[in-house]
Amino acid sequence: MPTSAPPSNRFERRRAETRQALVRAARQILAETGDTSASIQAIAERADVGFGTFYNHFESKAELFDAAVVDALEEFGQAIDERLQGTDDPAALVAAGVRLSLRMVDSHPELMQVLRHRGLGHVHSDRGLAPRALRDLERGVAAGRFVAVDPTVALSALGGSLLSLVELRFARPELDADEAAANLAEIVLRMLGVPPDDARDVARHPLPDLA
Amino acid sequence: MPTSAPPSNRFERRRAETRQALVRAARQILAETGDTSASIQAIAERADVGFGTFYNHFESKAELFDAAVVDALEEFGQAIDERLQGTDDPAALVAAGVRLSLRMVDSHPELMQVLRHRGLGHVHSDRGLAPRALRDLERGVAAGRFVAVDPTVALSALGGSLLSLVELRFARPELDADEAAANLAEIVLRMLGVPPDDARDVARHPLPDLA
DNA sequence: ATTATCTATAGATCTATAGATAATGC
DNA sequence: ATTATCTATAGATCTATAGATAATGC
Repeated sequence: MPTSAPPSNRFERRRAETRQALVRAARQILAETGDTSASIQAIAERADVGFGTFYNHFESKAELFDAAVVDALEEFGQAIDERLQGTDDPAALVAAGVRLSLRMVDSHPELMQVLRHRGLGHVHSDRGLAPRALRDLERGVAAGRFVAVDPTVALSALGGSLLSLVELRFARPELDADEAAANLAEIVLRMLGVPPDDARDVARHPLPDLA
Repeated sequence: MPTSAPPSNRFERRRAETRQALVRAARQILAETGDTSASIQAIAERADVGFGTFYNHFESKAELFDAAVVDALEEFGQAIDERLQGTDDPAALVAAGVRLSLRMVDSHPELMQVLRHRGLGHVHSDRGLAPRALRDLERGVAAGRFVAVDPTVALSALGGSLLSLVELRFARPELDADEAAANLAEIVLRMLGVPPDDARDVARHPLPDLA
């Protein structure tokens, strides 16, 4: 786990690698079908790991798949966070978050497929992007950039809208994703009380490059 | 199937009943865990139907669970539709749709659990509530009640926001659902370009009673 | 010496089908 | 006569564990 203490010796590093191989396999399976009925045998084979090893790391398939979602969530949060380092304006943060997320459907399809299939249950998670989005929403309200809204409801709307558009993008690849994302960013900002002209503008600002 | 021709003779009626028993069982399972790994044996038992009978109606579990989602979707669409018969104003329709849907988490938990777990993939379905919502959105734009937005993106935002709040309500039963639903309705209307004061007002209108 | 990993396997469970039975249509 | 349903079952698959092997820590 990247968040806890880094593995000190080779033993722990190997163990972490094995675990991560299982998590990666689970992510792949989640991304491909969203269906978790693959056998532990198949998962272990895909991870290139002995069958019994599974039980050394997880007690059940559900536990593994949960870990896989958390793993994807963290990666997602970090990827977006990196690209939003320099941005301060809460409105710009929200708009860029939406647009970058949708771009990741093309650039990180495996990751986004996992969120597509499991993201809805994590819109209010205390991991990944959710706590940061919540913070930006509250900050925007405090700064008068957004009108006062229940932050929990606003986070629901933001997260749900985004996931729904991600779903749409996967289901209809012919969709102009950038255009749709800008449109969603615009109406989300309007939802948060940003004046319409302003919302239209901010939603179409050039996206920040990699930091 | 309620949409196709009604079963004419007893044979077909019995057959339809058996099929529906399987669908009901699948809905229950989807609602309880969202997990589709229950054995066909267990499903047949729950439906109080012989084991081999399953294969008489469905070729695979996936097919059954898909049918179960469609079934729930239709029931949902009809339930909301009934209660919105007399309403004409697109803004009022959207607001009441959101609020009634959230009430159904308490009044129809099984139904809403199915949507919680499988709804995201059906936000743009041509079954259930989606086509009607799309029509209301387009009508609202045509009538100048909403500002022009890409209806597909607006539908994504509407459906995703709603599902996200449904999820939140299930995850945190202590949430004041009516209050949250009114808040969501308000910001969704603002998103669609309804003037803020108007949005606040419409989102808190008394809900229509059963027709 | 300890611990992760691997292979092999017993026992349970699951799927799909075959063949018997019961109910209905004509 | 036809067709849905049921029961029984063969064969496949899956889970969880036991015991052997290999790699590292101290």
